[in-house]
Amino acid sequence: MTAKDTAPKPTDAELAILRALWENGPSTVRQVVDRLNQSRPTGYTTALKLMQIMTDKGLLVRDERQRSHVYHPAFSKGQIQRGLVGDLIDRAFGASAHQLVMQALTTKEVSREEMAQIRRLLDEMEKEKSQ
Amino acid sequence: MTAKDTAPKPTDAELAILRALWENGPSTVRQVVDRLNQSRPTGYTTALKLMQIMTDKGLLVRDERQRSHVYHPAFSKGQIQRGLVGDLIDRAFGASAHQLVMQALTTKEVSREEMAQIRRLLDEMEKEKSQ
DNA sequence: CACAAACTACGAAACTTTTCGTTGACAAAC
DNA sequence: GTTTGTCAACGAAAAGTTTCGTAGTTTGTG
Repeated sequence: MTAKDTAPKPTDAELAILRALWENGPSTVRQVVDRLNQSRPTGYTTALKLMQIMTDKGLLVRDERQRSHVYHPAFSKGQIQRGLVGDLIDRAFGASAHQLVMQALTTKEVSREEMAQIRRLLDEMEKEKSQ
Repeated sequence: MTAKDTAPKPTDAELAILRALWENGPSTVRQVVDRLNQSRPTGYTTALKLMQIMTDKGLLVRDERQRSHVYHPAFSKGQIQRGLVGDLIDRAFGASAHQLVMQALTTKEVSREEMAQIRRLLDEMEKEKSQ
């Protein structure tokens, strides 16, 4: 029993690294740093240390077979997103998902197509509920 | 020009205090501590210090006319929620509100009535869009 | 075999967040 | 007026996060 099944909540800097890995697939520290430097300047050892800590925490998995270790996320984007959203719902929305949704829809621009997609999801959920 | 118009992002402990104030209205430190202790044990001076810091940051407003100072939030629940949701969307959902909504709907239970409410909001937004 | 380049590991510094002990001021009760 | 309890202020400790300098190892090149 070494594997954890629930993801720890990543910090801001950790989330930036996870994003790089989700977008680019399994990567070396060098590749992640190059990716991060497209938005924010990040030192090599800074990213390395962070990725080592994240591996200890169970957020990343490290393949050491190559001299340049290759890292990949231990959890899918969806798993982490669910954790973060669930956490925010509990902390700021009185555990009510619906209130967060209302707030999100009025906070950022949503396209017509995206609205339609949300409607389709609601349709499916209602169908599920009536079974 | 002393008032800030955009809310700083509250930390976890700060958000717990804001919740107590939103629920109970303007309160003294003692009242907030009693509220917090219904869920997590919190020392008096811990809460006091935090509320002083939050006042410095502009998150709270303090009325010192009474011996026991009375605090109230400088921003509405909706303002803070919007800030937090917007921040999460940017950091974890590639700036796409729609993806956060999809994730939230599949993360927590949402009642039929709440779904209907979301639909009504979508209706209004579409109407707005077509003007 | 030396030399340079790229890498991991490690420790510590800088910074932020959270907690708590102590002090002094005020107020009510005796 | 002295004691008792409650309060704000302050500083510092504890814990967590982020950054970076340094050292040692491995790999590739002349």
